[in-house]
Amino acid sequence: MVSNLESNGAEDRLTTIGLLFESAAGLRRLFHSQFDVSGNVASQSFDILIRLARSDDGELRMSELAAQASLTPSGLTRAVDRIQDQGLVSRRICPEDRRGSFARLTPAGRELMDAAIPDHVAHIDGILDQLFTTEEEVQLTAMLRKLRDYALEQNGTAGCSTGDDTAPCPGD
Amino acid sequence: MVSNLESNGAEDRLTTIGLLFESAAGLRRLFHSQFDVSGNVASQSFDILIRLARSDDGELRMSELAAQASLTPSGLTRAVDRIQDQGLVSRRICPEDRRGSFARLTPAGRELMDAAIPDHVAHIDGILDQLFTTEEEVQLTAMLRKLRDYALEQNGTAGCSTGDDTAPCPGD
DNA sequence: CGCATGTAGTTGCGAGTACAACAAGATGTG
DNA sequence: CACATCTTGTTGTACTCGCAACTACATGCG
Repeated sequence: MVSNLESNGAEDRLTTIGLLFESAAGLRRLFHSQFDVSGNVASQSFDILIRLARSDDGELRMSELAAQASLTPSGLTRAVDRIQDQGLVSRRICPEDRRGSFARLTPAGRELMDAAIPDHVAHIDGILDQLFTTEEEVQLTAMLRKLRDYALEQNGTAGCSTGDDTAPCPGD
Repeated sequence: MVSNLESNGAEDRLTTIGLLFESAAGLRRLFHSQFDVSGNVASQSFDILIRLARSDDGELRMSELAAQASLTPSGLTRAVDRIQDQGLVSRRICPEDRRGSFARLTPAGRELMDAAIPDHVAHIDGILDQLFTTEEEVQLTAMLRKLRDYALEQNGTAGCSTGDDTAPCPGD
């Protein structure tokens, strides 16, 4: 409406930030419609499941999972509840610290993800191949990582700050 | 967890997509805490208000606003209801098409935004100056625009597809 | 050991959102 | 003009999330 200057340096950084939100929201919906078809998992559930599937033993601590999924502990508890009701994950109490628990993929969950992830990856491949060169993609990833790390840092969520590689997943 | 290879070409595109979601979520929270201080507007409300403030006459059609804010018509109706209760916007029935209506900034709303936007812009300037060169910023904006347009297109929300410049705002 | 403090998850509650159904107006055709 | 159909926005309902309060366990200090 107002911004006729394409993104130059000083003008519309509001636009840049806005595009970040819009592209994330847009892709979220895009993936969402995908998932509802190939299974009965909501996009948020898929986001959690994919992180579990990519983790070492198919299980992660609740707190770790919450951080990765950008959810509060409360939100994650409910999310895992729902997926558990579907029989795709189970909880396992941590032996060394009995306060904590792991969310763990069940065989059914593993099976579902083994079937769903290739489609999802292919979908993403299709998008990125179409839109970006390899070099652009590398740059984009690096810049997004900077943004994420900065935000995490500023939000005080120390967590996995600068430069580390907590395998942000993609899920929905 | 699994991805030790920094973003190369073929490996972890899941990571790239994940970073997109995480950076958006992180910045959202970051801005959220900002807004709650400087006013009493929730971040979602701010997102809507800033788009109105940047529009031509401080008013936009409901449907247009919904598209810009990544909300469904339903969600926007409620959102505008809330802001209206705060006295920051009003509804104006469209004379040419009496089904439709405009959301319009009230003087109080205009005043609030005149005060709040500079802070918001300064905040964004601080982030982008710190993280990116001017050239990187241009590239980032261009790439995000591609992503957004692609997602809009695929989502069937025809709307303002490829290459046009609908002044995506930033709000939260 | 006994108690204060910190941490991991869970639950009550309020707020925000999407989906489906709907009301009201616009548009096209006979 | 009358009627079918589309479009714009609103409302009922159900779901998801975050915040604050809470339980259960762990840790540190006397």
